[in-house]
Order: sequence, then structure tokens, then C-alpha cells
Amino acid sequence: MDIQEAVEMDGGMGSSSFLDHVSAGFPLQGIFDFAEGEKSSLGFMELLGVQDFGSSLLDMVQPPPSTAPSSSSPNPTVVTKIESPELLNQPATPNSSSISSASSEAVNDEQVKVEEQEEDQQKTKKQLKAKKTNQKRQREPRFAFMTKSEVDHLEDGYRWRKYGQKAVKDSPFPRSYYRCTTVSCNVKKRVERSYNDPSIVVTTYEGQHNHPSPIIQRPSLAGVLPMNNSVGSNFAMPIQGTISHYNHHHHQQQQPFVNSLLQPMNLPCNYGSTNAAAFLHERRFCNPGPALFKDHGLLQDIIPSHMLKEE
DNA sequence: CGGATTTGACCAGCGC
DNA sequence: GCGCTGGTCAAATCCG
Repeated sequence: MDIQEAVEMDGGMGSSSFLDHVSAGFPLQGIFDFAEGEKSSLGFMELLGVQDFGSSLLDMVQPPPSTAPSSSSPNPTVVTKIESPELLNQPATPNSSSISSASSEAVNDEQVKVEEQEEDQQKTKKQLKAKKTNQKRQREPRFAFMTKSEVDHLEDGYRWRKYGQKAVKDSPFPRSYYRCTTVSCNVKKRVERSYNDPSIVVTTYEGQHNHPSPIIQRPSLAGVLPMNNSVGSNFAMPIQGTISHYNHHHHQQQQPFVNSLLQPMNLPCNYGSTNAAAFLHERRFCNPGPALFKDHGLLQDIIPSHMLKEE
């Protein structure tokens, strides 16, 4: 399974290529993919419980100029996409449109295309599935990270127990299923490798942690990790990896689900690193706290300066 | 010995 | 209805 397929599972990646962005030398090789958009104005960040940095990060993660027509202009197509009939071809929720308008700042045309294609491909599955699962399984919001890493199971500050592994169609790499080991925390994640680029690990999180990171709580780590001031957050960015976010519409969950999205969350962090330095970077963004990315100094820790958008 | 991992079986959803 | 696939379960196994 390649990345497209991998993500397609969650986001319905289409024929175009998210992976192209990756392999094309995307500076950060990172994309926040606010494909689902069933959220408020901060999209992924809000999903992650990050609320204070406004659109700066969203802007920041825009692709390089080659793929981003205009770094400063909002992208209306996102809204179009999000509110496309495909997506709304589900039992409409009162919050759908308002939430979906959210992430428009964060993505560019390329991303929108990808997202549209994903959704096109996935819409039928999702919607049909949603109808059926509406009564039974409650799907949690999902988002996926695409991370360049040599290790499959990336350290994200939480403890996971593997509960399954499946061979994935069209991919030589199996998909692993993990559950948060914390009792009463039903967060799951799936980890799989892109077969187009085996160095890329696709990690898909499902659900929200209802507890602090056990690693953060460790004194030894706490002393090392830069938890001071404004860098606190519930979320971490993969340093070298490509980030793809798919906060799935699980419309079958309707209102309760939407509400959950709008709540501050203690979502997992994802790390694309295997080295200590990167881990420290990552941890800092994983720490609970008010403001994330208050200054460019922080941003520049992880984002090339040219990726930073003037605010 | 307890917790984590492995792995085959099972189930549900979906397309044909 | 059948087969394929994703997702989960749970017994067996591994490991510290």
C-alpha cells in the first residue's frame, strides 16, 4: 500500500499525490491535511486541543511556493470541497458547514485537490459505512500523520499496546493496530508503512486521550523536556515527516461527535524522529499548555523559515 | 509472573 | 450470496 492508499483508508486519498509532495522535496515534508473539515476554524490544531495560535501554524505549514499559489490568500476551494455534495451527502448535521469552513487557511490548492480526490474515493465507503456503523460502532475522529521514520512505532508520549496486525492489500508492509494502554482511554492508532516510500510511516490516530501523557509525567523526562512558557501544547509535529491529517467525518456520530471535536483534547503527539534531539522538539509540542507557536523562534525549530508566513 | 507481542480466527461492511 | 478487506479478539508466545 502506498501512502495514498494508506491515507485513503482514512481520508480517501485520490490518484494524485500526496506522496508526490513528499518525494518532491517538500521542505518540511509536512502537510497538515484538514481534509475533513468538520471542525471549527482551527481544524486540525483545534482537534489537537491547540487553540491559541490562531492560523499561524496553519499558514506555516503551507507547501512551498511551487505548489502554493499564494501563501497569503485564503483558499476558498477548501470550503467548496468540504461542503461538497459528497461530504454532505450524509445526514446533515447542523454543524457541518460551519465546522467545515475551518481549515481553509491551512491548505493550498494542491492539498485541496488531494483532499477532494480522497473524499471522492472514500465518500461512498464512508457514507455507507457510516450508516451502518451508526447504530453499532462509534467511530472516533481520526487523523493521520505521515512521518519519515525508520521505526514503525513512533514514540508519541503515550503507551500503546499492539492488539493486531494485518497484511494490507497491495502493500508488502503490514498494518499494526495499537491501543492506548491507559484504562478508560480508548484511543487507537494504526501504523503502516508506505510501500512507495518505505521510509514513510503512516500513523493514524483514532480517538482522544483522556489522560496526560505518561511519559511527560516522568520526572526524568520532565526535567529534560522544554516544557516552559508558550510552547506547551497537546500536540507535536513530526519533525522530518510528512504530516497528514484526516479528521474524519463520522457523521453517524452526529452531534456528540462534533462536540467532542470542539473540546480541548489531549491528543497524541506524533514523532517523526528517531533521535533524541528531534524527540525533544517533539516533546515540547506535546506538553499541555496554552499557547503553541507563539513566536517564530519556536516555529523555526521545526519549520524552515521560508515556510513561515508573515502574520 | 505479569505485561506486551504475535498471529490465526472471527466478524462486519462493501462490491460484484 | 459470495468473496474480499479492514478491524478486532483472544489464545499462544515472548520477554524482562
